[in-house]
Amino acid sequence: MSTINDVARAAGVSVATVSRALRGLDRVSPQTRARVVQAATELHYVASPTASSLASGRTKVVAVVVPFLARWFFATVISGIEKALRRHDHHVLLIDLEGESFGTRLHLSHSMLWKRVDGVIVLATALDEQEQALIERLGLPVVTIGHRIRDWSCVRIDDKEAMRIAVRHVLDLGHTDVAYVGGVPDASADLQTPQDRARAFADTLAERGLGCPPEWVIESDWTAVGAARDIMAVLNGPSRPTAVVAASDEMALGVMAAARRSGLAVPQDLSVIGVDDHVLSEALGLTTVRQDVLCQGHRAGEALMRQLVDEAAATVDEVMPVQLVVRESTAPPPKTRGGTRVTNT
Amino acid sequence: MSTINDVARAAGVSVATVSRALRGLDRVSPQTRARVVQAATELHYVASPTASSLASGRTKVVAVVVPFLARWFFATVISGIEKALRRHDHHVLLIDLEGESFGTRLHLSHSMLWKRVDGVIVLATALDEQEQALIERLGLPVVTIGHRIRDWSCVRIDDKEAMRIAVRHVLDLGHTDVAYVGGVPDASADLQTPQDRARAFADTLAERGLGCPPEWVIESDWTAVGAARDIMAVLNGPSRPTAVVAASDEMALGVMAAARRSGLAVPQDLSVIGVDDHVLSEALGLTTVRQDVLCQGHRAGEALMRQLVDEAAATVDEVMPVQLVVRESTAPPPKTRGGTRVTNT
DNA sequence: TTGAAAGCGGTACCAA
DNA sequence: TTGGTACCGCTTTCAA
Repeated sequence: MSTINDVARAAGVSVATVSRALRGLDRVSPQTRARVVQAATELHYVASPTASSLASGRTKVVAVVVPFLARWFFATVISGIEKALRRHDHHVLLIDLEGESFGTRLHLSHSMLWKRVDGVIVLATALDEQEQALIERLGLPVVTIGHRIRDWSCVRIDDKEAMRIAVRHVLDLGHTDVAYVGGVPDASADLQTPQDRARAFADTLAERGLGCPPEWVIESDWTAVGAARDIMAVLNGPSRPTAVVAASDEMALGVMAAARRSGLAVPQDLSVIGVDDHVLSEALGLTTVRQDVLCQGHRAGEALMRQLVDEAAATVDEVMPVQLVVRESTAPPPKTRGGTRVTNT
Repeated sequence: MSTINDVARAAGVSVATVSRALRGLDRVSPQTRARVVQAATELHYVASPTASSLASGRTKVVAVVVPFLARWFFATVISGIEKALRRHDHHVLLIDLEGESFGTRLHLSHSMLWKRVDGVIVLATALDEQEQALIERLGLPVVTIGHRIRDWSCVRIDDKEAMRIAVRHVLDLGHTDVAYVGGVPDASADLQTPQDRARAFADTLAERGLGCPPEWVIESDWTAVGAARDIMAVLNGPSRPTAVVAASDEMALGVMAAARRSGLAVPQDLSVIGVDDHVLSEALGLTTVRQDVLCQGHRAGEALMRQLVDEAAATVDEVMPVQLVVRESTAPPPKTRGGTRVTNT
């Protein structure tokens, strides 16, 4: 593979000129540029990214930090980020903080970022003081998604608003006995999304003079299996809700499945609503509050690029809209309070 | 931030010695190494990856090429890869080939890889001749996942075997009228997984002297919504199958939902089985043939690292086991052929 | 065991 | 508009 020297020789100019010509800088005559470009093309020249990084101090790589990757939300956001960055000729370096064993999380370290990336995008993760200080010290521009940290740029939805919409939907249908899945587990005590959604659930009920017994507010690991397992006791309890609001679609789908297993028809006996609009929600007929996840990734990518180009670019706090999508999992409560228990297995 | 020079000065040795000491090479006296390590620690020294890459020619970065990211299978594989690589102090550079508009795909290019990565992992993508030649020319070690290319290393499952297991399961339950979702669409004509699974479906039926009318073999875009849409005609047709085999769990979940919409109970009126064991399959009670996706990522990462360390390392073709997981979506066919149409909406 | 010095392949400043 | 050249920070012979 050829180097800048080969191109310079072939074009009969200096390496400095080749560098300028190829990067589209001015102060290069059209003729010269043409000669250089042609020589470069013929030699299949591609500048070594490591060499230019070393010389220029910019890597054209952005670290995307995720708590874990194999979740629809994260994968989708990253996809959006990737597409935004590639427009600006930048790349995604993945930093998955999920530890080897469940529940553990790696610490963001100096060596993961130092001289390796030009900026950082943090997905729905609460960084501790040390990690925040690290990024600050490294002088890296940051954009967070779904979770505000310091005064860094952030792209997100209004979680409270989203939950309010979900709760109001079931209340408007006439439900008064509403359970909640997605209470804040210890592991997420520092995350805004679980907190905000749980809080908004309670507040919105209160707003209408309703309440929810504590045993109907269920903590969850935010997975479908977990939610299905945990909601069972409530569904089979002596008195049960006529609607369940889940803090995410994945949990909502778990609840739907659990309901069917308990012989409850959705939405006749039990209404279920989620938040997110997961890929599978449409097919499975789940009513939900949609957020455009791909777009959030896009926006975050663009925001970071702006900060990269212009040191002084203002940090942003973009709040993306959400929208109720009514499908087949919600309906007015059954006439007979508590619903009719049917057996279909 | 300090450089190797600062450390050398602080430790009172040359930069060469610092380099050796810190990388754990031999020919450094224990005392010297200790002094260097201490100096480095005190200065919070971390070697510049770009500088060492330029000097050594190795980047410690691996390109992971995916057709698109926001799909459970891909995200999960990548998660496995990431964990394997990070053990060896290597990183994942994401290369998402999904184009801006649906159905288009970016071309893997020189500039994406050249001097940027030490190796490549290709996920379930058929690279064209040019792309293959490019990788070969660059001399990069490769591991593919789920799709064999040339004689490159590959980690995969036996797709035919997986499908055979799925089909046999429904046949063993007594079904004879079986439809298939996941016929090979044009866009995937060059992918082995859709082909192999479709082929094995037909072969396994034939093996038992059974057949499947062409209108029961449904092409699909491999999404849940798509499958739900496309299966409708079959479910509402004059004669309908008692079981549907889907080439993936995502499609199978779509079929389950479509069945319910058509007033068919699963599994009483219709059995549904998929392949993959998607995260949501357990919660939703889908019978499936499980593959361990995370592990495949892991293995691929390890295989690549081996080839990276040892140029002469043998290429591998690891075929991972699959396993039938019977849940609640399959049962013997209804007594009355064609099933009883019930209305529950 | 240690050090000196020549790269690695560009970028960017200063002269010309 | 161009060229010369000093770095960028580390690795890696080759000598000492």
